[in-house]
Amino acid sequence: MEQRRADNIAEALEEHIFSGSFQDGDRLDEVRLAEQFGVSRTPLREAFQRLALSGLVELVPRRGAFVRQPGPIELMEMFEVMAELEAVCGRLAAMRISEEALDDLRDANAKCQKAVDAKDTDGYYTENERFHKTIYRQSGNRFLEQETAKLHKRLKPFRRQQLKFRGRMAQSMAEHEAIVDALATGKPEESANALRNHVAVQGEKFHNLMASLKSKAE
Amino acid sequence: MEQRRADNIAEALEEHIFSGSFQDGDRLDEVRLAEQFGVSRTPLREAFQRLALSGLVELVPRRGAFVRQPGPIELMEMFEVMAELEAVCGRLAAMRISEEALDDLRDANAKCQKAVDAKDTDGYYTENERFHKTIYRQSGNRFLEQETAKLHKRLKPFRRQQLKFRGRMAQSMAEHEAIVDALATGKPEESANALRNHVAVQGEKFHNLMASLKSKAE
DNA sequence: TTCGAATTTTTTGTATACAAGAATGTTGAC
DNA sequence: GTCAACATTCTTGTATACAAAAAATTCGAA
Repeated sequence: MEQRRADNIAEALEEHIFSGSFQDGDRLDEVRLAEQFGVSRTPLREAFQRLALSGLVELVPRRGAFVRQPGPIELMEMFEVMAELEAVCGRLAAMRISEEALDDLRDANAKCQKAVDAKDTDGYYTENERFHKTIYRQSGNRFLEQETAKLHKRLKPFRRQQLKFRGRMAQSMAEHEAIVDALATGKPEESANALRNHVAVQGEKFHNLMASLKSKAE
Repeated sequence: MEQRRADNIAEALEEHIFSGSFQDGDRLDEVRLAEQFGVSRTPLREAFQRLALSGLVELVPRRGAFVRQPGPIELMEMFEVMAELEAVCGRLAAMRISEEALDDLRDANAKCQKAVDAKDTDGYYTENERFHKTIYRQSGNRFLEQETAKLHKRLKPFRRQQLKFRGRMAQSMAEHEAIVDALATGKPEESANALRNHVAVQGEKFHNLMASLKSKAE
């Protein structure tokens, strides 16, 4: 891993943090990382500033940068906000969605179903993401779309864990159908509720998430 | 304005952008600003990274940093998201709020009323902020609280404009009362709707906001 | 004049140098 | 052996130096 530009460094570090290469509390050694990336400390420090604002690292003055992995509580909070943001997207989209977008959703669902049948987790994941991002876009609010996508991205590593649990893909599919129905018939509150429940981490999903957290820590 | 630390520079620049000292599209000259702040380019560039992520500045590679003031459309989108986030806070708070917090809200409202009577815009503003931040906190979700407060801060300069319009403070007060009622009686949907309508920019408020935008541009 | 190529000047991006604070290790007193 | 004061080493924060890209300017041809 050498000779990267400053623009990419933040992204590369983000990847490392997401992938779990860095544990919570780890100090990001400027000189060591500079060597690894084949750059000087300057672009690294600029990357730290970005990561600090997005909450992935904590910048302690005169001490350095420390990675901050969300704990169980913060994670639950983030998922709750995710569910609410998706609900908002759905409520707005129910009033603003286009016919083309509805077709996109149906297409994504069809491909999701194929992936489920083929037990293709990656394929399911890709189409699932397209499904959700289409709804963000159809909220008709670019700012909301971006903010929702930002949190979606941040929760990605944890959501991926979720999909591996047995039966989750099939259940998720059924929920997708209900969401499309609510959107197609222009029912704001129904769309919002369907999306909120789809994304919310409750009951069994809660236990699965906690279990995956523990296995990560080991 | 001299001898500031890097930590403060981002904040100082933010202030300048919020206050309207910088127009949309203005280039932030590294050497000129470095002189003004009495520092070298290095800490300034670190500050730029932070501002870029929060959307206040656009970083064009090999070109520099340009301030990005939200246009009318983006502003409307941000207010729509603000209304929805406050609604979410309200819905959750209705289920989770404490008696002490309810008293805080009533206290803030009382002081708001005094400020209205005294035509004390600043005083009103302070207590209004306390009112809203109490609700964010009572959502029981720290992550939601922080995200909502972040957007609240970003919209501050535009909201302040709003309050100057005649009759707005009195109407706002009445809405606050309704919000407290809904929260006190533990009605999630009613609280959410009351807060959404309170924050949403519609009808007359829309025209006022647009008018204040025009006067700023002059 | 007007346009365009070549040259100069700015400005950004990165490396390096250096000062000051934090961490670490050592020594000596008890 | 333990603890504290001092010295040393590391690390961060900032300034400066330098290379490369972009912008501005000059100059000559049509």
